[in-house]
Amino acid sequence: MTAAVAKAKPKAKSKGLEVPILKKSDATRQRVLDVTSDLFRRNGYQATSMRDIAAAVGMKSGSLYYYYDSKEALLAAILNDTIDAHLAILKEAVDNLPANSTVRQKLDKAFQASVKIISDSGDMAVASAQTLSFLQEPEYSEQVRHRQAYNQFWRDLIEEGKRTGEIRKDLPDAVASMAIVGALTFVAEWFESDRSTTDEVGALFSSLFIDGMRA
Amino acid sequence: MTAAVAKAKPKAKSKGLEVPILKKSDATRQRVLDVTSDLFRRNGYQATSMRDIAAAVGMKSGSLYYYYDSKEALLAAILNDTIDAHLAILKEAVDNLPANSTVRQKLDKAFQASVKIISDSGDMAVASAQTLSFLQEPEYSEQVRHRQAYNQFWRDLIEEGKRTGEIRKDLPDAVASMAIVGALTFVAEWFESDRSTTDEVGALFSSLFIDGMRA
DNA sequence: GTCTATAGCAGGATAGAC
DNA sequence: GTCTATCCTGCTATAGAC
Repeated sequence: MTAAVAKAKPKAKSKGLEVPILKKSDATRQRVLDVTSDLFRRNGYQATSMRDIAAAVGMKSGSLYYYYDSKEALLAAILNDTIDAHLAILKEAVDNLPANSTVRQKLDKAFQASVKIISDSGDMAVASAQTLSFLQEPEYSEQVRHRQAYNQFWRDLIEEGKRTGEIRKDLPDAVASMAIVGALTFVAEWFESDRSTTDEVGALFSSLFIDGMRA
Repeated sequence: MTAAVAKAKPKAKSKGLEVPILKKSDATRQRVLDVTSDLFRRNGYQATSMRDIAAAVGMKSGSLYYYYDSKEALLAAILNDTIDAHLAILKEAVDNLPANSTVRQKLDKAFQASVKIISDSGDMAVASAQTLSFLQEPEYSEQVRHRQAYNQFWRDLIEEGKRTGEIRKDLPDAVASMAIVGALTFVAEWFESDRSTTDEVGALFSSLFIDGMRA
């Protein structure tokens, strides 16, 4: 989302009144991104050809290159978008809690939000170490940083819980945060909306890990 | 491991004393399997070419087909081997506990064993839904069954814990087992032996989930 | 902006020599 | 058992018409 918008040149028509800048090109670029994200998630990066993407969007493969320079650029854009948006939502959800909220409440909120994003958008499934490795520098390192920021979010909450006494002090937060991120990542692979709701899953994850880490 | 051995014809030399059946062909076949498993895990199935595998084994790509009919056959063999062996070890570890062991003790043992296998062999990382989808029938369905058996192992332990009163009855075991399997699967992606031992990670996982599920 | 056509390359698999 | 040589297919990406 953000990447596409950021790239749009903010040049308005040279004459006449200001109109919402929403050129057809931008809308299509976003469609390409959404469709591609879905295919990468379901079939993997390598197993998805530019022809597959073009067919799903409803155009021919050559036309894709009008929007993105390469398949790799498409991947980078998707990874940027999804992880950024995901982390932003988590942070906002936690920040919007009352100032005197407990870490338990923050974790609860974060689990709910994260499970919801992953279940709805299938986010994260694209971001395995294997998929990341298709990127070249500097995109690769940038993505690694984004991933670390996501992991750090959970680590920070754990550390905060140790300070408030809600989480036991001997818990290795590097490992515990990986357990959390692993369980969350996997949700994209098994979640089926007809078997359980994201709220149910979020609530269970929340209780599972919070009780498991409790002092 | 098992697949290769199972396929070896049990024909001994027609004359002379019995010798350990360990033909060069079998040893090489096993080497191919090990090397390929490692490459698939690190780089993914699609990103690994038969030429890559051959080079890593120390032969030319054409020679690989003496051992396996196709790249897909190689994948099926690996998936069979790793999941079967993994589950067998888990079951044995739990079955060998004293008859009056608690579910807590069983879970503890299972976590320790599972983390160790995954950390040492990188097992599971190959077995994502994406990778599985490269198999055709009947191999695909067979693999899905194997995966389900693995998941069921954890589910069974959880259900047993409910019966003994060690695990709270309102815990949805389908979701809880997925949280466990997800966290375990992810270990293959972040574990580094110079930062923590498999025993440490196993112990943490064990305490995390056991406390999290406790009644 | 989208198309057709195609260059250029890499991958899986096979055949047959040794 | 391993090699060389090669077929065939499918892929990414480009060029230029419309």
